[in-house]
Amino acid sequence: MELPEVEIVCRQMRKVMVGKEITSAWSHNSKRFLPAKKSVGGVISEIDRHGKYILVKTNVKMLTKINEPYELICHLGMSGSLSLRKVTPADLNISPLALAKKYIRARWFFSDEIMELRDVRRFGWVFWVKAGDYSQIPTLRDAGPDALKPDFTPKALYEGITKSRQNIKTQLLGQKCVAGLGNIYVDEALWESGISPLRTQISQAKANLLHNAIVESLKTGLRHGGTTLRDYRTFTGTKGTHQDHLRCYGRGGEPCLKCQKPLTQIKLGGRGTTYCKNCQK
DNA sequence: GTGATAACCTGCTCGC
DNA sequence: TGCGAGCAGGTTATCA
Repeated sequence: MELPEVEIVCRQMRKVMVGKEITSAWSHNSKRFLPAKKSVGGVISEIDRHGKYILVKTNVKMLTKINEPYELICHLGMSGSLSLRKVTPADLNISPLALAKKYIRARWFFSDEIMELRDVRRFGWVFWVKAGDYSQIPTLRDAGPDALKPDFTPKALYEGITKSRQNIKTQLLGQKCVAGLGNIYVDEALWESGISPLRTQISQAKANLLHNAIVESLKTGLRHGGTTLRDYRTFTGTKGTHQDHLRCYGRGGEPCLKCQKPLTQIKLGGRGTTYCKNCQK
């Protein structure tokens, strides 16, 4: 899941989750999901996001202090989704084995509702931390500016890129230059801006183009409700349609929409990468 | 410290 | 039809 998909989930959660209290919780027996159990007692005050991380801000009533702020942090990995529905009697007696068969990795109960994290590939993460303390989440702690927030500027992008000698695609995926991009939107933004994913450095002028392409690619993905290649579902269970509007990602061998020459498919940093050798220099 | 690669996990698609 | 290989919206650990 990349920024547009996570942003859509956050927007939908914001409408219905604020004010709810977590009365009990269950998790898959994996260190990736176990922190879900610690969140019992949290009253949700706000839903925020940084990059691909969903930040569920809560207040927890303590014996000695009132309203200690904690955050329930969810990362959906490559195949995760969150959903909310009414609790049924069957929900209270279901076995861990039955949950595993449905790929449910964590569950949070509210007064009469249940939120479930479904994650087929188990690449997602759940954290429970004191508000703002991201020391145990290096990718979030070290993340650059969120791609759709005001502090992500062409200058910040250029300065981030000049700090490393890695190829630009790997840098953009690393979340340090800018937070929220994944394989799809990196390929799309590099194609839009005419920059080869193999490059290690770019000029400020190219950084300006790339900045604009990143923001526009993400906003277009948002308008289409996100990209559903296989597993992605919104918080309300619908699919995105952006997969029908991709201009570069996943089109290896097909003609480039700018020059008509076939798009090249390579492996870069272990990830499938599509680009145009003719247009992207 | 930096960069490249493997590993984690499961399901789907494709070729034989 | 059945089987194995390869691949997939990501991140982290390990090694050179």
